[in-house]
Amino acid sequence: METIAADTGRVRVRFSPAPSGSLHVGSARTALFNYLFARRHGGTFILRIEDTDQSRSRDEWARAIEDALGWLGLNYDEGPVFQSQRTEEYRRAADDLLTRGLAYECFCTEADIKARSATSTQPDQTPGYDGFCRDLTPEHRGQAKAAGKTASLRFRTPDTGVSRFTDAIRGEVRVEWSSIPDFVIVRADGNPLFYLANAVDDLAMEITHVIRGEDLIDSTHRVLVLRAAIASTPPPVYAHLPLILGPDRAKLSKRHGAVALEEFRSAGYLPEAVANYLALLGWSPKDGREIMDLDEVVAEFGLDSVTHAAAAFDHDKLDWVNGEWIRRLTLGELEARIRPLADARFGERLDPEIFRAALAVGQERAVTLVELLAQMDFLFAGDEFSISDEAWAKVTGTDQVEAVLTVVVAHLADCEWTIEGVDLRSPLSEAGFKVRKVMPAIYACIEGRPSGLPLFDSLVLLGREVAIERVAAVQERLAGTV
RNA sequence: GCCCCCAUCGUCCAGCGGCCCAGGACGCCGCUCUUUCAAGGCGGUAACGGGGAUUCGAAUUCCCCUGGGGGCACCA
Repeated sequence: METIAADTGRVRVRFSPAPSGSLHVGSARTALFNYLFARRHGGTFILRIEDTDQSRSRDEWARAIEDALGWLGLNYDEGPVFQSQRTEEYRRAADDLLTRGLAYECFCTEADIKARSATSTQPDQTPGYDGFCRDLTPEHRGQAKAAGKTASLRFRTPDTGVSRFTDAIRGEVRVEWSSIPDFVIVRADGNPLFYLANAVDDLAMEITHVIRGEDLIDSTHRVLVLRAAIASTPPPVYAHLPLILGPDRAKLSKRHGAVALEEFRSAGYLPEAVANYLALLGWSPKDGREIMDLDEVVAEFGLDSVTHAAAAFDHDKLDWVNGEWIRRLTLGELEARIRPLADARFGERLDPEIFRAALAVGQERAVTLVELLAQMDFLFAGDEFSISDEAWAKVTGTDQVEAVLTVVVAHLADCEWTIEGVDLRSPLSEAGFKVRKVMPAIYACIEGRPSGLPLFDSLVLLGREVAIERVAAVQERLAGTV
């Protein structure tokens, strides 16, 4: 039977995560590439939740994954399809395979298998299954069941020959069947396993291209042989993406910092930037552009230009991309994006007017939204304003600070309260101070940190009264110290 | 242990037999701009893992080694 997909040549891809945790950047990249491919070819992008393992799956994780995809801007056209609701489909396929002798009941427990391999004459052999129940007679099976044993279902893999498939980005991949043991397709409790559900669903959903991580490359042979046993429909094209490693080229983990998409979000990264960076990890446009939005990437995306080697996640480069994106937003867009984070950080103390103005001066220097907010702490800290040790060192490390601050207070007390009026350069140099030398100390008094928003803009936003108070507080502290 | 995939600057990529004593980006280092720190501008540092083979000619093709990653679950 020809499928609609085959008839029209329509591309249908799916992102199929297991809801056993929030969306990991590696999975996000896989989702992204599926999305890009679908959009590039006017195809359909489907979300399928692979939750056949009851013990590891949780609804809240499925929701978290959907949220993360939405945040990234990867909207799907179909789904989510939950495999846990399609158990009957898998069971029917499994029964058929059993009936046809392509699969068999296995009564071995994990402990049985482990025990046998431990006493094997050839220790350290392949950790897989040894085929113990492969040719059990009906009598044996009857005895096992009578003894109360439950059976899992194993697929009988070929003993000889080679399994091969052509990977869209790696070319032909081949492996000897002898290295692939009979594998379980239905658990003893009746629930299907990944291989089965995967084969059945890709068939049922008429998936044309399977784009996933390279960690699944070896499982392809199993899914393919299973699929062929279930139906004669031509298999989809497989494309295995290079994995994303940590900066040290080891498996990317929490140890390397943020790994869940949600963490990047709360750390102040823009979805455009994360998607942009992820697209560049393993792919690049012909002209070498770096900063691109999703549509621009879609316009040029192709599996043939995907890299083969695993890539190390580079936080520095992500930071740069994020900064570029922050600068690309209009002030209004930036404000809309950062507002939730700002409310969480400053609450009632946030003054919308001042906030917007501060945003304007901070936009051109920010790396992340959170970092941008941190630069505004001095504006909305209220009574909790304090000077960091690092900043205080700038104060005490400046020659004649007291005299400098006296000049500062004098000027701030009766200058015009505008960017120009608040300019301390003239009064300072007229008093004989080197502006560049003395600036850090003044900066520290006002903003409490060694770096951040430009001083004169900051003074204007802070207001004359508070500004003078802060300098005065430092003068008192210095007097008390001396 | 066995199997699979991969291999260009510190990192991400370009390169698909001559245009390459290898190009771009991040980082890093200078310089510049400058009211702190950034951002910006300019410049610099830095790589084809090793050995064979094919060829008039290899970063580019083939083989071996080495190295890195992944897999070998009643996880996906």
